[in-house]
Amino acid sequence: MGIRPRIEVDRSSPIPLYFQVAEQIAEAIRTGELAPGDQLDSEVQIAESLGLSRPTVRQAIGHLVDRGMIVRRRGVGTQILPMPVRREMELTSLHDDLARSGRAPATDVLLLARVPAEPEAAAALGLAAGTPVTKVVRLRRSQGEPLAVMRNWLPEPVPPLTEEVLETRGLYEVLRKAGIRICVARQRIGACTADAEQAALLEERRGAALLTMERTAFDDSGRAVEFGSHIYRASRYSLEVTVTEH
Amino acid sequence: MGIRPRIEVDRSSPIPLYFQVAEQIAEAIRTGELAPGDQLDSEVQIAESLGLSRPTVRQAIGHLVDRGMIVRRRGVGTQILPMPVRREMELTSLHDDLARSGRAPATDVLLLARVPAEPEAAAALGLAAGTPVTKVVRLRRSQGEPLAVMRNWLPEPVPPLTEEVLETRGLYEVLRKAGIRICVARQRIGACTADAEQAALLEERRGAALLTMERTAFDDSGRAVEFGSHIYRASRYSLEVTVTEH
DNA sequence: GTCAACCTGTTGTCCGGACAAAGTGACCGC
DNA sequence: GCGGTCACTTTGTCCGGACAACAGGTTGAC
Repeated sequence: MGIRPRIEVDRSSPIPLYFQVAEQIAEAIRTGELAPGDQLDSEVQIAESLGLSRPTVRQAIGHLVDRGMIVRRRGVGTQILPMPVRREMELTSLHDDLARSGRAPATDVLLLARVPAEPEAAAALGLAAGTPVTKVVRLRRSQGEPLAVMRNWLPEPVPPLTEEVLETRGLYEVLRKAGIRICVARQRIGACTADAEQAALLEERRGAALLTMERTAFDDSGRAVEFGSHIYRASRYSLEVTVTEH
Repeated sequence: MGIRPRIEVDRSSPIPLYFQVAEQIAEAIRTGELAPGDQLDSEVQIAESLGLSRPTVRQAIGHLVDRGMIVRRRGVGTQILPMPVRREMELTSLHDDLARSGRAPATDVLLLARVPAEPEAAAALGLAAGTPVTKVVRLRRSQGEPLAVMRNWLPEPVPPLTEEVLETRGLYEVLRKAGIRICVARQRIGACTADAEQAALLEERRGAALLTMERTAFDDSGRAVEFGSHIYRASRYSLEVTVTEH
């Protein structure tokens, strides 16, 4: 009854089997080999055809359900959902998002210095106000146009962090390469209107709508390792979120 | 080494065991019995103490990891993360969010009618423009103050949906009771400034910052069952999102 | 004293099996 | 034809076990 995308698993690969399966199903959805509304083979059938156990296949499908790509119904089967038109918000920097969609990100580093933490940033990082932190202020452009002003605070000094690196790389990429593994982030999204300074930086009129996002990121030891306070031109940018239940 | 919150499981309950465990750990975090930074017992120890298998306990903890409440580290253990100050965005209506935090939600129903679908709504629902749909426009107040203007489109008629019901209940609650089970929603979040009409409704100045959210919701058969286009007063409302990796 | 090898504890992955719950459709009696 | 019952399929939950990968501490050699 169902459709079975061609999948191959490599048992000698260090990549977990469930992840290989999940990625290949996701790829089949992206390429259109699996269209919205299509019904997948049952978990048991997929497991048999791949020589895997049902829990492994189930774990793979579970990942895609969490990402909102497919839905399961007991007694019925597993079905492909309509693809979102645009990328979802993930734990990647704006830089990566833009680069992936081929929109030529560029960065002006306006500040990179060790400064006493402002009260707001200190509170988010769980530090006392005035504690020395690394502060970064960047203007992000896409295809030449200003897109966002991004302010970040880092509790620890990060040696590889230089103006030159930030001109071409996203902050999260640099942090990952420095061994800082961010695994959870809490974001608050709001809106405001541009004041004179913001308007000048973003080449908007005063009073233009801006999207604001504050983000506190944690590593796997539970420590806050980054706080960001960003403003985006609402006329050029919006955020995508997928929410799932159960 | 670790801390073990007091948990009891009821094997005769229809509620899945892993869910009982997850909820009780989450409750212990909320009440402060488990503080940020605390280390949980190992999965094996918890499983033994509850008379459950390790996969079941692991499934419970996995849910909390997905919700960004705790982090796991291989070879080390499982640790409680700092609590978010405010509720996260979930698949609940604004009404439920407000009611839960005790902020007296009220609703003015501005429109409830069967109308031809506007092109934007029709596209989101996967219908042809002009297809008859149920349209709802509501003004949501909190503690007397206007908070948001919410416009919703539903492809199917929902008999229990009346003005009286909407005055006291959230839309999602009504849909759930009508047997419509929403399990995935895609949201796009942006910002704009208030025009004269919006300003009058929301009791803001013209040009005030507004947060916009468009949401397409799907049921477990993969059909779009609701489209919403909402605007919030940015001065009174912001959205919370937790993002996790892996 | 220093450093490497080892040991232990923990989570990550994977297996095979079992039963329950829910949806679907066929069958049968009426 | 109609309605209810039953069987079947499929996902949901749970078990017990096994080994691998990783982090951290301990021990031992040099």
